[in-house]
Amino acid sequence: MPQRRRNQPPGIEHNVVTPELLSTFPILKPLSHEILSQLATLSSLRKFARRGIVLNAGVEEEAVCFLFEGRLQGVDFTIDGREVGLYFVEPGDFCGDLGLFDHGTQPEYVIALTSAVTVFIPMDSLREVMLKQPEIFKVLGQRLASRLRQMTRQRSLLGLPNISQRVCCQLWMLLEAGEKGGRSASKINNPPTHMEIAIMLNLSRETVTRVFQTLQARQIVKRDGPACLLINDPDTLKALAEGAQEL
Amino acid sequence: MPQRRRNQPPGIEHNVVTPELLSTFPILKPLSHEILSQLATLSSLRKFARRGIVLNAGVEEEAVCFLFEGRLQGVDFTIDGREVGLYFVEPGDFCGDLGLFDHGTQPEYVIALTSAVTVFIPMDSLREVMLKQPEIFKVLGQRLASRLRQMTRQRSLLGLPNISQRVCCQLWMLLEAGEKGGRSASKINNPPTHMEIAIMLNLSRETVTRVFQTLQARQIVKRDGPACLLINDPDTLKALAEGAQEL
DNA sequence: AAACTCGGGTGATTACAGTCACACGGCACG
DNA sequence: CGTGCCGTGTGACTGTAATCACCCGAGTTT
Repeated sequence: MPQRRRNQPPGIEHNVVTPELLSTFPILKPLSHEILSQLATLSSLRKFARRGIVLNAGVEEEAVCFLFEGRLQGVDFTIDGREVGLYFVEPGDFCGDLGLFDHGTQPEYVIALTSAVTVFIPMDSLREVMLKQPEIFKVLGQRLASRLRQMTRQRSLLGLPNISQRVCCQLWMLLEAGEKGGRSASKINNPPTHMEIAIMLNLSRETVTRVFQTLQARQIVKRDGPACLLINDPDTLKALAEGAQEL
Repeated sequence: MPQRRRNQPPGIEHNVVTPELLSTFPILKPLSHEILSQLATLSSLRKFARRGIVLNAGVEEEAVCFLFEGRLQGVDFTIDGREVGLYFVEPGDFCGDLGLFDHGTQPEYVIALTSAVTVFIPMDSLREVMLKQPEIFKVLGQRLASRLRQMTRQRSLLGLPNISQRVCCQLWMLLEAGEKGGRSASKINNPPTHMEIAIMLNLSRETVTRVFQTLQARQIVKRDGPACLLINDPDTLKALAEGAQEL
């Protein structure tokens, strides 16, 4: 497991959720200690192995899942069993929050891409908190909006007829997403596997591999171990993503 | 224009927005007359011709668009200019509401599929109202959630490798959407054109036409004038949509 | 009535991505 | 230590949907 934390917040070892643990999540931070304590007593710590099912589609999930460590992915399955990749969940983020708004069922599966540590907070208690704290409500609404934006972008990616452009575009988006730390690092940490990229882009794994082969041959990207993908030539990658250049 | 209203609410003829007009929209109905009056004075009535651009992508739209008459479609464009169909807006519904939550830019274009009559309510006034009226806030949140659900379903459609299945699935969803009136009418009113279906499903217009030809030959669907598509055999359509049967 | 556009319908051709089959190295695990 | 799995890499083959080119009829403008 890459980047294992050295100082684990209290609770992790004993499978107990503490208010301090909850307050490590940005969205919960503004909450008072009392509320956090109350939520903590109701919450549960759950660990998942790779490929474990975190949230089930189609059922009315009774809890929102906060990711503490590892990486999750929202996936759907077509009627004929094909996997469809929707989004990633990184530590500090959460998923399964749709039911907070409309009491509906979870629309997609969430699975663990690596082994993961999560905190499950009961949906109804969280909903209560959110209705009482407009601040939280607002932030949750913002999150929802940003997911909608992200889905829209991803959808327009799928419209691209040129396959390598699609892959480059996706790489570019991953690069942008990784840059949230501030400086524009020309690398993607823990890049998705070819298979994971493939299902996000409606491609076959082999096709993704072949595009990567070309990109590597042209020195545009370079593998740096399994946990890092170096982007040697971001400009060319961008040009390819925008269709200004053919691969 | 099909189904033109006989009794137009006051205001339409003079391009003036009245509180009564606003209250015809389900989401605004619960609002008090004072608030509606205030909103009405700030709002504007706008008409669009077919193919007119209702909302622009990428800009921070300053108003939410409520559709009174006609039909709109949310579309995006890929980098290479290809059109991508996202969703439809029917009378009584609205669009451009994302900015209410996060002050962000409009993610996609909205265009008029038919000539349309809309009411534009300034984003900031509506946001104020929404923050003061938790009831409205809640409903808006629900709407957002349901759009996210709908996008997820649509996305999983695109994952289907079998093209006719994709088309049938889309038809099935349109059928379900049209059934909101209660009884299960086996027809789709004002069905999208082949082109419109094509851009929603990442297909070419010709391919959609060919699938329709087969469906008609097999008596599964039947055109009933340009404004209606009869579904003769919903069971078979469903089977095709679910992949239980090959076309 | 001609001149449009627009939605729909069809055939021939072809590029190209999916599929299948297999190979290989790394790594976890008993 | 072998065994197996997983992620990746590659070739051969093939199905199939995009593309292009054209046609038709119905409305509309002029």
